[in-house]
Amino acid sequence: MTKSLARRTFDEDVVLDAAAHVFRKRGYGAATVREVAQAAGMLPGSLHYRYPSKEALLLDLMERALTRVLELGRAAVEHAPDPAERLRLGLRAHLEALLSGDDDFYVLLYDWRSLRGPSMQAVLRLRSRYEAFWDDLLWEAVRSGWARPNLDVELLRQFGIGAMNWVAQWRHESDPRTPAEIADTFWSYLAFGLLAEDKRPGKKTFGQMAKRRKAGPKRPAKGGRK
Amino acid sequence: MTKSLARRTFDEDVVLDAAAHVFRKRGYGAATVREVAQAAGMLPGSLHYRYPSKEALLLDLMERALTRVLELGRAAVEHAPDPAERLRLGLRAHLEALLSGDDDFYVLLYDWRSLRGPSMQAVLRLRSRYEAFWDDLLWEAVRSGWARPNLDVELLRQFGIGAMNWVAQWRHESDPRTPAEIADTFWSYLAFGLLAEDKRPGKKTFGQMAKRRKAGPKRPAKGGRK
DNA sequence: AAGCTTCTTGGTCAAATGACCAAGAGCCTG
DNA sequence: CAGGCTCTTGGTCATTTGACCAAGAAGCTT
Repeated sequence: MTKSLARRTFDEDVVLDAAAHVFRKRGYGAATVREVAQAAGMLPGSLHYRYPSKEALLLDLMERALTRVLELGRAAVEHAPDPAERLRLGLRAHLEALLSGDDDFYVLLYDWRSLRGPSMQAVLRLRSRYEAFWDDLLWEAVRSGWARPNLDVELLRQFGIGAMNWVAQWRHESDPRTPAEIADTFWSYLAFGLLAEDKRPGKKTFGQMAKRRKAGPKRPAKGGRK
Repeated sequence: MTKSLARRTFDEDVVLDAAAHVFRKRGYGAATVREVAQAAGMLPGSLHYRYPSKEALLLDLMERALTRVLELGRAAVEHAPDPAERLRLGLRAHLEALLSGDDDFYVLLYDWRSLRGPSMQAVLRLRSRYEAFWDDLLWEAVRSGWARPNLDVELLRQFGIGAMNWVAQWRHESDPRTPAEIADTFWSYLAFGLLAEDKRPGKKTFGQMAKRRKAGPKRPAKGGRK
């Protein structure tokens, strides 16, 4: 992506893997190109030959990550016709990618903000492709009648993606829950909610239930600043 | 916290506000102490007098952020007896803090990993206090019978906190949804789930439902909202 | 106003960093 | 096997960075 050499013989992935590892461990801002070069088993000069700048490295890395997660999501969902099942498989694919040990996704989560200008735009374009993938899944679920019709799909998509991405923050290698188990549990929270069976509303719409409580005392942020 | 001078006369918050702003805009790793000093309206030497290192600055910042969000959460929930309502108010408080424009919380979200050793430990201790606050709210909801008894509270807490924190990533200043509205919608997703009313399970436990999905009887969906 | 503490000034310093390059080695193709 | 690629070597270079400090200003207490 960065260079358009007629024919490149080196393995791009080795370098990107090394970069992903270093960026994840140290953070993009604190990482140095020298560290990346060393992790890739080459001298800084060689790395510079491949990537003219640190940011070019980050850009390629993020494009790889976004392309991958989208591919994995599509593949996971491909052969399931049922919208609810597709949703569940999508959650699984996302979490399995995120927790697979692939450093790319961590870097994507933490350091995408470090890109500037056109690089940022390119990543945002890819990101919205992934978001569209999820919106499609959710609309399917609504249209099929499985999900309530009165959902704010965009908000719901962010809700779910946020919950999933956060798993990268708290799950340790030693956690007994597998990614698939977490995904399935999340799916059940999303599908059924927390409410006990005997507390489910009858005819009342959910929307009213959510809104009808009067606003509590609105407390402005405390601890005056600025 | 960092220094234990007998009596300090300067306003700690001015410096931390400046640091928060710079760290948020540039990322902790890429930010420099010089930038922070300038934003605080002082020379680098003066900043060094107050904070011996960049990391000490970050530590104080994170302790302030965590202390604040916990205070805000407790205050929001304080006078509501109903567990469901307490949950909703807790969500509101969290999102209102996060989206209030206070830079602290962004820095907390993105850069807590940059701390090392004892500083990291101190932040983790505070973080688990905040997590315990949420676990209490959730357990109340379960014990009161409002929520299903077969919930993995820890997983659920991470689920919700993740969804909320992600809002910081996507919401722009111009977004018409207020933090409180987002919180209420999230609450309704959490409480009721996505499932259409006529697809709700009968007597079966949700746990079983989560594992054995099948399409229910097809009837037109009822309620709509808005 | 003396005396003490708090904080600022205006620097220094060694180390690190991102970018860069001339020369050469290695390898494929014709 | 010669020519032309691709890639590596082993550096350089101007800046930037975090940390530090001696000396003095400012403010509070008595």
